[in-house]
Amino acid sequence: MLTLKVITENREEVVRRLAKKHVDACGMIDRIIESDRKRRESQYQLDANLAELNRMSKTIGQWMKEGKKEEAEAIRRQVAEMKESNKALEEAKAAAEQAVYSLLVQLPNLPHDSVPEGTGAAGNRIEKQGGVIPELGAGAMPHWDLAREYDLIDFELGVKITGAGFPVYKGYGCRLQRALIHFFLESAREAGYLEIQPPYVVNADSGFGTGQLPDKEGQMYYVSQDELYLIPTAEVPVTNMYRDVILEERDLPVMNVAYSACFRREAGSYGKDVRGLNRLHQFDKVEIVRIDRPEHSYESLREMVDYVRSLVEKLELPWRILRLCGGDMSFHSALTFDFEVYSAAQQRWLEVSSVSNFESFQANRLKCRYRDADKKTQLCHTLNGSALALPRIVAALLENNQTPDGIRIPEALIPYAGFDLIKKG
RNA sequence: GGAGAGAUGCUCGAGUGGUUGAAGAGGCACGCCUGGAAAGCGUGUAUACGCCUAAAGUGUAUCGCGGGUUCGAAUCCCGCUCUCUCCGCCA
Repeated sequence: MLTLKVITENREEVVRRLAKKHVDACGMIDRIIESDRKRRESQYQLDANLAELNRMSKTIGQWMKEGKKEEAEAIRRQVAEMKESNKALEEAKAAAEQAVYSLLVQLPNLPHDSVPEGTGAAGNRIEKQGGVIPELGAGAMPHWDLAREYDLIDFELGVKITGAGFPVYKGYGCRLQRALIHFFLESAREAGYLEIQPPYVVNADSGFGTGQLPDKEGQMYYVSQDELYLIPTAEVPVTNMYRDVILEERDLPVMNVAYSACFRREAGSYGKDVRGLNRLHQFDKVEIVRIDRPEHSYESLREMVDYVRSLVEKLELPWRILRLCGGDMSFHSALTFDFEVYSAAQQRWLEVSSVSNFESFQANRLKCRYRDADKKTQLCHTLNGSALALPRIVAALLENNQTPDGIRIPEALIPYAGFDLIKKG
């Protein structure tokens, strides 16, 4: 969420920038400022009253010691009355605080100035592209047919034991998965990221910390008996490691990488988007997370984008990077680059990574701060990106590398896979 | 799952219902001392939110979390969470 300071001190700029996300924040901001004014007012009075009460209580203690019983008794009654009147102030303060908070969490993050105008996916700007789109022969198959042909993935079996969107991987399919995970983790380690193995279920506090709650509650699987949520991405547990933490400037940027299974309900998805590996309820992903100083966070974002690009290049996939427009960005992000790879048999671009700078939006909720050179605490910037999500990478690898002899494994992956061709049988 | 013990600051640890945001020790930072270091000495060392243009200063809250008793709670009472020990179960 945005900070009160930003909103109250730069009202016009906030309104202008949120317009790019197609949000008219005028009314809401005025209500926030008004509620905050009420909050300050009641706090000011309440604090003054409490200070008076504290003084009187000390006096009572003093007099009791000195044996001035009657005098003490007199103020004691006075204090009891004052306490009554404080109740109203306390309630007013709490109500105003609650009002500010509930409005604040409804405002999306401010988009960076470089975010293009646009209302949807069509407004995204292609930033860079590379790789070669392969010419597949007439008999080219989409990955769901290849998966069956080579017995790599059994979608129907997944339906039987769980439901749609929970595929069962087999044989070469499993080995390819393991190879990719290993490749992604090792590459990140070499790039300086510290590997983390986080829990796959989190509590509500963590859900709030990264912003899945309350806005995206319906997208997470919920374990009601223990009030826990299955993680939709490793971003949630990893970023929450830094909740309520004050970091030292010399520790920044924090660079973490984590593999995890990811669970998403994907309520409302349908049609060709969900065919095969295109959209799943459970999938594997390696995520990179950074916590950084505000002055350096865009440098970090650039490094993360360059890093992800190196992965798709090593996998020899045709890729492109999109700078998301205001209408297509997430609620929390200030600037997002999406990576897409071309899946040659489906003849469509598939999103395989999303790299974002959240600036202090997430950190403000997380209370993730650092001590700067002047020993002052201030909010960190948080960033994350997929590096990478497996299913669509697998889809593209299978489709783009199909040959009459089998499915070719890209050079960089062979040491991790232990084979260079997926063969039948 | 059952029984018991506990949770205090960066760490350890004291704490009688009444200037306790909190003794003491350690750590860390700065200063003095030194050729340099160690030792020694001195000073400082939480967070949030108010007030003040800012700094300085100052008010309030915070001793796991939430409530209660009281003029006054780290201290008493209730609920919850977590940790440890023993028993049970178990990859």
